[in-house]
Amino acid sequence: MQRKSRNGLPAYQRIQSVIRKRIDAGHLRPGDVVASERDLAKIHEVSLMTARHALASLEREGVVERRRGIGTFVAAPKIHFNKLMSYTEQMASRSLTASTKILFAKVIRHEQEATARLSLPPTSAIIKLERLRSAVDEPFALETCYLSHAQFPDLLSVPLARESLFATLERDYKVELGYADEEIDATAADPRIADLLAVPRREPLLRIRQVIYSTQGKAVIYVLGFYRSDRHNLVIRRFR
Amino acid sequence: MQRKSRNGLPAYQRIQSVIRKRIDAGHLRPGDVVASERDLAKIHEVSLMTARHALASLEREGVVERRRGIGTFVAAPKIHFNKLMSYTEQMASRSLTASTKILFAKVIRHEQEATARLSLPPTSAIIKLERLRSAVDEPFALETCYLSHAQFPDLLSVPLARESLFATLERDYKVELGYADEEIDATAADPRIADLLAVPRREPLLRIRQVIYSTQGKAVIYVLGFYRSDRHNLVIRRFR
DNA sequence: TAGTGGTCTAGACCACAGC
DNA sequence: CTGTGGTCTAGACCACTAA
Repeated sequence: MQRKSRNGLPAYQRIQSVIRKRIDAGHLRPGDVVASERDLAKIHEVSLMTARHALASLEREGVVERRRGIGTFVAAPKIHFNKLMSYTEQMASRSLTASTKILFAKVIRHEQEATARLSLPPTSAIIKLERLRSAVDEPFALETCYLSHAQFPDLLSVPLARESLFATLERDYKVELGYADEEIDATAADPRIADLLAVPRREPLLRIRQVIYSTQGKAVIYVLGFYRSDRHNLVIRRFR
Repeated sequence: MQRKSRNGLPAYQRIQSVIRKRIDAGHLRPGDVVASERDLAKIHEVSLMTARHALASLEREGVVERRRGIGTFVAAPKIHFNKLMSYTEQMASRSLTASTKILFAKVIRHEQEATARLSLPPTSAIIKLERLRSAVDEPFALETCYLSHAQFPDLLSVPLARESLFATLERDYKVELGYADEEIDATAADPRIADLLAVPRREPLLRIRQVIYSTQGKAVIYVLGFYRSDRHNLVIRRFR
């Protein structure tokens, strides 16, 4: 009695998708009331728990706010809190024109930090991909990705200046990305990075070390990124 | 049939608490298998959905990892991801000796940014509390908190150098803290901050603007913090 | 009082992993 | 095959909020 889905999507995700589309289309604006759990259950012909699951999960993303005894409302900001997104997806969600320049793309060995972060043997062959990210013709971030060459043997033949790395992995290699752990600190631009990002030397930059895991909990990508503080705003939400 | 709890705690939180205590006590170590949903349901005499809720929520905190078809495992210790904690609580969780020096504590007006972030009228009376945080006798962070004076009239008579601000609000003012939105960027230490934090001028620092909300969604505290990058490691987790 | 979200039941079928 | 987590049902009672 639960096989109503034309596609393979779970019911709660279909409900989320409908709500998200209404918000994107402007039919639901920040502060507006979203249909209650009971209404959603009736409308989508699902049980209360399923409608509830859809709303609870949207709340953790910061899309809606729920208040006991009152209702569920569209949240104010447009940022997707704590949401793992590729550079391509981030730019798309802000409607910015983005571009990428590949500075380095080779298979190398003896990358101690990368192999350690990816839980690989120290001498494993590693794909190193260094990309300069720009938005609106201004350099924005320098990101260096490391992946296992054994896991993605033909990755470097993909036109990664145009193709999204996330999309390639998910489409061509059937990798399901699950979550990412990030370490964030501040550092000063060294001469090379200052030059690439068009900022003065010693300029404060955000440095993010990101390990991206598959849904099976396996480390897939290690990304070391340097971000211009004046162009990048990292927004997160913490819960008590 | 659901009123088994001796105390008022929901069943799923009791289950979480039991698991957390086993991990803290060392009976469960990273990588160990946690009892399955079905086992937990039997042990605690709850339904499957309740046991499941307990585990799913622990996973979002990074306490456990769940793998379909395999089981639930204790996660590597790391940090409490995306968990809203006071400075006092953070230090305690790392077993560090912490200290706080109050640099400024007065009621003021015309704090434009603070009133805006707290959604208060621009000329509201605001409690401004500037504190230098240290650990192991080294300055660590400079945090400035802003709160509504109307909401917390007697806050400044509390010995905040010893008492935790979070604890005071939750105990004395019955405020339930719910979540916090944070904006993070990098900035250079100005002369005063450099002096206070004992770093060179222009040193890169992490700057965090944090708005803490109650469970009812009302902005309660605005915190502007500067953190020494070499002493502070911000760790977050993103989900896809 | 009526409506909302928060918790919970006692099951069910599915997809997946390991043997 | 068994056991796991992932999704789902068709309800229930509670605490809370507002009219």
